[in-house]
Amino acid sequence: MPVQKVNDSSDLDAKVPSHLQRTSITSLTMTSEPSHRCVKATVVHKGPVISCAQKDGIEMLRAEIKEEDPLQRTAEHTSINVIFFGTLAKDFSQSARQGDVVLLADFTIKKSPSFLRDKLHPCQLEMDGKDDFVYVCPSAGPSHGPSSSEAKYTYVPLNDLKPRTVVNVYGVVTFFKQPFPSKGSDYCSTLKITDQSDVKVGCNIFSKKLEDHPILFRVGDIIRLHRFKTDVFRDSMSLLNTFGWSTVTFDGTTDSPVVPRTSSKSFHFGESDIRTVQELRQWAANQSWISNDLKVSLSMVKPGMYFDLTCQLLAKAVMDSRCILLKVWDGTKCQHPLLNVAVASDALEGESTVVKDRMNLTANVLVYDNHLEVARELKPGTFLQFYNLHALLQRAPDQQPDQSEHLSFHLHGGTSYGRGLRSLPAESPALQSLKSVLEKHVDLVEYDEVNDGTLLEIWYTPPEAVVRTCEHNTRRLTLARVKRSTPPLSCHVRARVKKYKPQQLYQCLKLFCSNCKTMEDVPDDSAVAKVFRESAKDSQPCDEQWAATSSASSREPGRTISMHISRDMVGESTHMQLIFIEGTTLDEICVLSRDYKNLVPVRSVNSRMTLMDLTAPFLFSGDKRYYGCKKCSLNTFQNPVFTGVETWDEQAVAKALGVQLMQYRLLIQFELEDQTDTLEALLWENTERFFHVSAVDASGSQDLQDKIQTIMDTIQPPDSSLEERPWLDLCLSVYSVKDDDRNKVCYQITNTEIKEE
DNA sequence: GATTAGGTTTTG
Repeated sequence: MPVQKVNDSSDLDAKVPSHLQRTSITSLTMTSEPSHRCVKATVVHKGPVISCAQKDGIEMLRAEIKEEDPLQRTAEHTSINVIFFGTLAKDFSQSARQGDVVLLADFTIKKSPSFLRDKLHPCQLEMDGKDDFVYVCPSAGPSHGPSSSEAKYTYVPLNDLKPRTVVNVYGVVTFFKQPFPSKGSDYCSTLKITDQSDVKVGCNIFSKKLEDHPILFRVGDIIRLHRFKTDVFRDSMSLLNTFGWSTVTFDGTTDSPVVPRTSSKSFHFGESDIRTVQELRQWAANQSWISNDLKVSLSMVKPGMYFDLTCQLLAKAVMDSRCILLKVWDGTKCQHPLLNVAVASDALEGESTVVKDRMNLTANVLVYDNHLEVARELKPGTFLQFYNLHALLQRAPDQQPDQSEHLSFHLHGGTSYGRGLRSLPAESPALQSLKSVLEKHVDLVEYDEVNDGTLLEIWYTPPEAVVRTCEHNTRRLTLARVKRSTPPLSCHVRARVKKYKPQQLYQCLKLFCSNCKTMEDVPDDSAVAKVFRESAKDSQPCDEQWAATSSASSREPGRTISMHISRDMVGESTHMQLIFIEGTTLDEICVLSRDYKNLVPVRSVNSRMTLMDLTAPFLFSGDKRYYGCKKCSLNTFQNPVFTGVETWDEQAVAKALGVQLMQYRLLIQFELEDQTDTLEALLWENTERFFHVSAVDASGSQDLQDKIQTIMDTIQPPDSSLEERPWLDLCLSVYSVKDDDRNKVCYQITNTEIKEE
């Protein structure tokens, strides 16, 4: 049966066959017997006709219908999804529009697959068009859509209320309490409203569900009440929610957008609502009761005052089971000295307020008793509205009686005078002026973050461990800011060392080839000793024309130790500066190197002198060993030239041998930390200046390696807590490197040195 | 189709 149309809603009722019984949507369950039931409801949403792949491409349409007769309405499940299949889907799409009233019968009741998501109704109705029964009554008026249904609500002016009737009203809120637990089973919201008639009407709303209570932020908000029962109480009219009730609230700021606030998934809201809200706003703006109470800032607070405060939460701390401390600000400076409630830093949640405290910007609010439930859930950064906050003078526990008292703030227990607090959504029009004031303090926030360390340092740590040596005076940034910055960049940070690598500091010594940029660890002695052992095995002393050789047999049979000196050098002052040595162990060359300036270990291959594998040092010079780069060293040893050098050092030796000298470098990776973030920074190009130690000297000196360890122990004392570690003023270089074709941002500590006494 | 509260004179 196709969709049938009627002209009047009452005609619909006449169409109900006698064997069918009207049923309410709310009462539908999976076990309802549908065959003798029908529902009547308004189409609040009509989807497009779609083709359902899972059902062989059959066409289907989803509509949401809502119980129309207010008498049938309860708070829950007044709407339900209806799925039309096949030709009925197309038929319904053409015949019905949003706002139309429909009468449906012979549907199938199925479990709603979307209930968890849309919370509409546990069931859905399905209609496939065979025996189904669909009547549509177009909504009144030329226009369709949401506005068409609003004609069904009439709003009674507050001076026209008659006792014991159920009404819909609009009003401006002149007083309200946040919902509080009643002595019965529900939460109770108590409010007073007024309208252009200037009559004030009290209103109580009871509901077990907090989210069903009106969302009120401040006096002057506008509220729409549907289905409230009137009665007379103490000679004036009062309102109480009754079955099918609902509330929607609006901000009262004139010229701000009219945005309905409700937890309800579906509600009537149209042009006439917008008009009504705007008219009430306009009227209320000129009323004296909506006074400047709303706009009390910290700068205006006088001792003894009760006032409403709009502010931002900076930090919080639980004081005891009946009291929570909230540290807040509104960006204005109080004229009276503000009390600072001292709290252990580990008990405080949120940012430090040290700098704002100093500037008399932080209000310490003690929140008591029933308000803890709300206060506990608040997160620092949240915007807050306090109601009936009490400013009072107090002496801090450690204050002398002759000192001036400081202003503290108490949110007393109970709900008298609407006492309470709640968070405000960041987009709330009531917050716009607060936010613009706070934005003027952006620098302060930054300053605060980095300078809290200054105080901690004065209290907890010895004098500065490092100094910056850079000339530039770039801004000091928090680590979080540094991470957000775009390289290349130089900046200053104040941070502590959380961790560093390598923990075994001798491992920070690296070999670096400036030619191919290879970096490697210094080979350990066992690897070097092995190269020596293998080179000495079964070898006959080499015999080079250019060299003068002397040999001696070692303790081990078959191993000969030979020393070679270039004939070119004989007769020159340099002749004892460079000696080639063959057939020794690592230990032996170490002993010999105490007496000879430059010893080059060599081996013999077919009687020709050859350098050892470059895993081993190519040069021993006193305490130091020098390595060559395996990749970049040229083999020019065949015809070495030893003339024209006055003083042999590692550079000259490397050049004469065709070796690419590897440099010693020190590399440490720090994990820096400040109040905002952590960041991994390398100490690399600046390491020698940082420690006042040269890498090559450190390579041969246990004393210098100990010095580096001692310095590291001062900037990150072993087993220290974070608070015990000194703050370091560091210069950071932010740069990017190509890593597998991707740009990777790196950080290096530059221009910073350890301070030496 | 009950009951709750029905602004309040606060206070650590």
